[in-house]
Amino acid sequence: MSTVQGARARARIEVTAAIKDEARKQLAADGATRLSLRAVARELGMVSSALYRYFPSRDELLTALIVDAYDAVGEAAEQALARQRAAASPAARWTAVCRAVRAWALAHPHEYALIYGSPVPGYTAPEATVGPAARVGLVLISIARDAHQGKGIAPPPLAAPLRAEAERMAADFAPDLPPAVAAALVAAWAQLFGLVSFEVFGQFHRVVEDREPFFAQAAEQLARSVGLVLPA
Amino acid sequence: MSTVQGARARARIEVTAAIKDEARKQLAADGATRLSLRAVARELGMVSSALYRYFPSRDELLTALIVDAYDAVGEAAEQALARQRAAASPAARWTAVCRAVRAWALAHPHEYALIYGSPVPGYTAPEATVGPAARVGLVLISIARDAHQGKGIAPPPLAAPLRAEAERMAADFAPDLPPAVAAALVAAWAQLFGLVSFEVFGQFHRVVEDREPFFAQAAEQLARSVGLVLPA
DNA sequence: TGTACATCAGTGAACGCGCGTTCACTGATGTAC
DNA sequence: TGTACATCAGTGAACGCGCGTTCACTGATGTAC
Repeated sequence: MSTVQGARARARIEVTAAIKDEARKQLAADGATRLSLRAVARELGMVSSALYRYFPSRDELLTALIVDAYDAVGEAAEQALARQRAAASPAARWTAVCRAVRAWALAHPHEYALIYGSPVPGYTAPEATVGPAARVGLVLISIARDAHQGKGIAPPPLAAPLRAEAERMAADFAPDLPPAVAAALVAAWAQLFGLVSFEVFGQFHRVVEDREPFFAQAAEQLARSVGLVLPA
Repeated sequence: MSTVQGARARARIEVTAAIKDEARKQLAADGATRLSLRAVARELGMVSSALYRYFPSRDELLTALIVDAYDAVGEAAEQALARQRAAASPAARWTAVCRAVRAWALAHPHEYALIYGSPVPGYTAPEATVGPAARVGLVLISIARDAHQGKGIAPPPLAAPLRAEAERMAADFAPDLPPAVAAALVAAWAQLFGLVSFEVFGQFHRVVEDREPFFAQAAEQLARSVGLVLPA
């Protein structure tokens, strides 16, 4: 264990990356269920059993890809937020993040499907995916938190039956926000991916043609639904 | 070709239904990609080649299941609307339909995944699925149309870049509605399935616990986003 | 600096499995005269 | 009503395929003394 790695350690890192890259390529070509260790090995000029030096099973390789995908879309969201100027309005930050998520999804449709599509049958996500999976949501929460500490936020109506659950949500992952905002954030989070999924999965085929402004408007409306657009 | 079918015709209908039922069962157990003609035949006590008397290929069987699923969720939505009293408010009808879609999805998660999850790799939906796929959307449109012809509707804001596309959408499938409402309807439609997909696909695990009131509130907010809740 | 040993990447063959689809066939059901 | 023929459901064997995973092995790289 040295900081300057030996040839073996370096090779291991490189081959692991090459396997994941090739697996991603096959994901993009055929989808997650068609991903096969043998095909990956074949393409890399290795024998299929050699992959077992790097991933103990097909499922472990899938998990690695899932974690990478969550991290990639999470990072896209975080960077979009970071690129906003300090003076940018909460709504502007919100839509910038939404756009970044959409752009990433359109650029990586199969990796998107891997994490936001139907669960892969027979595969159950291990705990390792929980953290990365939360990143986009955390970015959205942070925008609301900043707004709340700044010029304020306009909490949406909160129906009585949802009060208790909204308070629990707020306590769990946004203790400084009004419960109504916490609940609205979770709903908006799901709705954002509804918009993206419909576009990526083809449901907008022959329904929405000019998709950029359509999405921008919907994202803006989501910002309104969580109270980021203050009433005039 | 007689109205009173012979034994052969009747048997054909029954066996076709049995094949689809068994296929649905396997869908529920293993997901779409794991659906195999051989396994279906085995379970029905037939030889695998016999299925080819009923479906020319695995893809055709998949298509039949997809059409059935779209029809089932569409019918659930239509019936939920029909069950509403004439005096019910547009928002009440809207949330009733949303609830019906959610209930159907939770009761048939794999059929739901088949139509609203990641596309099945290597399978492209034929034209026959287009009509059934539109049914839920049409129900939502009809609610807005009724509201518009009744006490009216409160069109949401429409950003300038979206105007042309919104007008096209309105002309295409809701000529009697304001363009802003047409665009908002499409967005709400996608967002509804975002909420349902996150619940069905497990993204709400450890995030939303008391899901009924959460969903009800979100559906109500969607109604508001298309202008079904008139400002007081 | 050199040697003996341990670690590890990659090989190649094999196991057992399930799949979609084709094909020539048998025998029962339906139809025309 | 009976007979000859056509239609069709279902059989069973076979084709060629790809898969995940295991295992004993070779040979190169790294480590301890």
